Amino acid sequence: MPRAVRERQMLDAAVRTFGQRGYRAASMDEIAELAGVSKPLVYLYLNSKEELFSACIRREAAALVAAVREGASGASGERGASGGVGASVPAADRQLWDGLRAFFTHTAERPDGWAVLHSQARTQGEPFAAEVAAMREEIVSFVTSLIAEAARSAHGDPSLPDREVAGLAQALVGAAESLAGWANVEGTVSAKEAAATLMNFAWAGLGGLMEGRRWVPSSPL
Amino acid sequence: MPRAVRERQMLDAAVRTFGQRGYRAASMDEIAELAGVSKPLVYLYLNSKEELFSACIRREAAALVAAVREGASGASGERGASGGVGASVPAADRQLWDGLRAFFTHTAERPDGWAVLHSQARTQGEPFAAEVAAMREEIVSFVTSLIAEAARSAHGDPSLPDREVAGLAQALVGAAESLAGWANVEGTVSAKEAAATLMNFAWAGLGGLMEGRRWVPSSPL
Amino acid sequence: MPRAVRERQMLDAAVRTFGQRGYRAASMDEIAELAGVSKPLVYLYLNSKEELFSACIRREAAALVAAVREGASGASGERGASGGVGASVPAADRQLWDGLRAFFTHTAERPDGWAVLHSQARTQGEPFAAEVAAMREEIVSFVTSLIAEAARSAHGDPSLPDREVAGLAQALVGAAESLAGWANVEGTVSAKEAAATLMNFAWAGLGGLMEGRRWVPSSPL
Amino acid sequence: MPRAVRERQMLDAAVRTFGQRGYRAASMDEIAELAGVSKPLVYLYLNSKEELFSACIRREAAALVAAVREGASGASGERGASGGVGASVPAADRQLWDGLRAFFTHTAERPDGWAVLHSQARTQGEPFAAEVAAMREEIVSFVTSLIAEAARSAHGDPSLPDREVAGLAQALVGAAESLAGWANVEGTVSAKEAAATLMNFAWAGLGGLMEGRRWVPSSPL
DNA sequence: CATGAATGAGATTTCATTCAT
DNA sequence: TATGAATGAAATCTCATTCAT
Repeated sequence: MPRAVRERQMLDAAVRTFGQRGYRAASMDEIAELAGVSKPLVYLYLNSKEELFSACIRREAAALVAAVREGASGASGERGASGGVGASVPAADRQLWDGLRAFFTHTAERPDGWAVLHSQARTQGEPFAAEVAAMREEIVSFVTSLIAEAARSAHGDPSLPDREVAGLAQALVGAAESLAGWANVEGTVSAKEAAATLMNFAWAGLGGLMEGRRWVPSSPL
Repeated sequence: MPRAVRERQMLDAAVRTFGQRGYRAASMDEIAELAGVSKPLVYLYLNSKEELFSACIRREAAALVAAVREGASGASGERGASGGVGASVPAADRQLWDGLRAFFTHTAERPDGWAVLHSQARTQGEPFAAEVAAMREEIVSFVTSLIAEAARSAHGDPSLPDREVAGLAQALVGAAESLAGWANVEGTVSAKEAAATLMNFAWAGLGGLMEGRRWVPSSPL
Repeated sequence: MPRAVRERQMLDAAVRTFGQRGYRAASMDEIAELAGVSKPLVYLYLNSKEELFSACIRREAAALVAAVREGASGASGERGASGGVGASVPAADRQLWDGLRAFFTHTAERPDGWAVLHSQARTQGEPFAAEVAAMREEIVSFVTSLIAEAARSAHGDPSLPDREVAGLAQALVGAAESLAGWANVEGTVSAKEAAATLMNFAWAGLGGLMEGRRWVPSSPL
Repeated sequence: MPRAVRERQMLDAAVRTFGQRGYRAASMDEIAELAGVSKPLVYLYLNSKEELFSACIRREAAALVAAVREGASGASGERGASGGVGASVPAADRQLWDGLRAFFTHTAERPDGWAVLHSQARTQGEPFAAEVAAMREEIVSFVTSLIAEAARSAHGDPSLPDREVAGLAQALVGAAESLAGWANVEGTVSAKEAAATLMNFAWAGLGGLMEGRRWVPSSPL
């Protein structure tokens, strides 16, 4: 059996085990058995538990980012609120919507992969937390650009300050992460529902903010 | 040294260790040493690693809920957007604002306690996840009632459907959780800033939603 | 509370715990709690686990030997097979019968004490095995003398060789020990039944042996 | 080194350690060292202290039963008291005699194995006591059938009641167990002597009982 | 390429035992 | 006299990791 195939089997087994048991509680024995190979082979291909975990993180992070990007740039042809620009790239709001849907669909389809990224990697200290933080940053800045673009094209001229847009992106991504884990566990919320909820808030909030609807404490401090 | 004092020392050490290392990676040896006692004493007072972790969860959850409630009902005397009612309970928007500030302040002051609740307890399976889920539910329903109240008093009659309010509360809490961990790690965002960002979104989103600003995909599927 | 009373409470608790759990599995904590005193007091009175166990063995051994001797010399007034001699000491066969009954009654009444002697002390190596072996030796020689006496008076002149009598005593005691544990566990055999069974064998065997009924291999190895 | 060999080494070491120290006092460290392997290997092959102890009991019980059966059906060619039947199966009395000799020889050769069965397993509560009780039952019923057969063929027609035969078998086995431990400890009694003593009692008692020699207390109670 | 055999190090937990009061 | 507070030492068991083949 070619090396690439064996390696994928091992990563599949590792993602599943790490996702369900956690990094520390997962044992190399269990991973090897689930992969259907002997333990020394796992070490031959992936060197150590740490490197194996890192490989899982990288693979799952890449897959998630790819899914979101692919979803956002989907060739579905529909144009967003701003109307068609005549080109092949969808409008920003449509991209946001499709990206969110892709995100929830992907995390629902690969719950263990999502658990590895969101629950496990971030709680295991430095070698791992950094890798997933980088991926998160990539998504946040992607979302930031989409929101800025949507704001510009949908609500007329007076675009929002960068700081406000960045905050919205952070909150949106945070809420999405939170909803993803919740939806996977509960099983009651579909990917589409989750995406619709978030999109509504982003949209309503965006509109409100552009109209200057802000809350300030009636007395400072 | 009296038992109560020793017990608090142990819980302090345990929260710190669990928060930084994770449940599995934390060793009873390390906790005992950090507490300045011998390992058998930890077992004498707290029975097992599981019970010790549970005790940490309960203590930190109670402290967090107390901090938020206390913050929300603070006697700072200021009235919110609805105007002063002249009585002693603050307006709902003001409660929300103060509660958020209390939340971010508390989690910033006790990063390990927050890590125990948010990062560790939720990934260690059933005995623990349930305890923190209960606390979260308590906070979510509190926020839900505040939002409903704020919507009623701030924006005129046509109140939002319960479902929409519940969704906003979920998203708000989720975003707050996400921001809290982020702020603690990065250290660049103050509690007040984080609270302002979220409050603005909630407020702007609330207004937008009441005006019926929703996003619907221009073509289904 | 006077020291003697406290000490007896401790020994009661220790015998019960050692008898049910075994020497190693019994913990000083459990013994102290069962005795209703604090652990340091147990150490103050009885110094160590070893000494406590030794004290249990001594007390139970003395009680058992006393019970058997008292039973054998009972003032019940009946005379055995050899007829009354007109004095106050019962005939040997009657003593044997009463002693066996006393033995089974005593071990049934104090199962934990018997377990300490028979099951626990003998399996815990040298300091303890010797103490119970001494007691056993005392009983065996007592039984030996009774059998010799009974043989003399009941079956006419030609007394058995000492060696044969000693063997019978050993076998009788061994069978009695075996039956005692068995009766206590099963609960189906009364002390009187057990005594009757053994007495019958001893008696029938004694008679058979005096008539020269022995088994020899038809061809020596 | 192949697994089967290692496993036997471990069982040898375990039987020796359990037999000498007792179940609780024996440590896995000591067993592993005596077997010349590391502790994890013992766990890899035998899973736990409980299972290791069970394996010891099963092995030693099987060996003991096999030794007794083999001894009893030995092809030594000699016939017992009932005269030669001309066939290959020895007479019952001869089987009893040979079985007893085999029993004492075996227990003398494997004192630790016998200690595991007789002293240790029976005092360690249910998982273990049951296993050795089953073995004992097997031997008792074997002995019962031999005694019944011997009584029939050696002493004419009027066979003893089943109850009496069962009692004799119980007493014989109990006495044998008792003598075995005693002989092993003291070292003064040879297997042949022990077997002769018991066989004589069984034989003489059998004859006496068939002649109706029983002991009854001269006055009830 | 692949594995059966093996282990050093460290985890949780228990227990006999001792002070200071 | 009596105890609450505390611990050193050792138990069972697990796991990441490596050879020899």
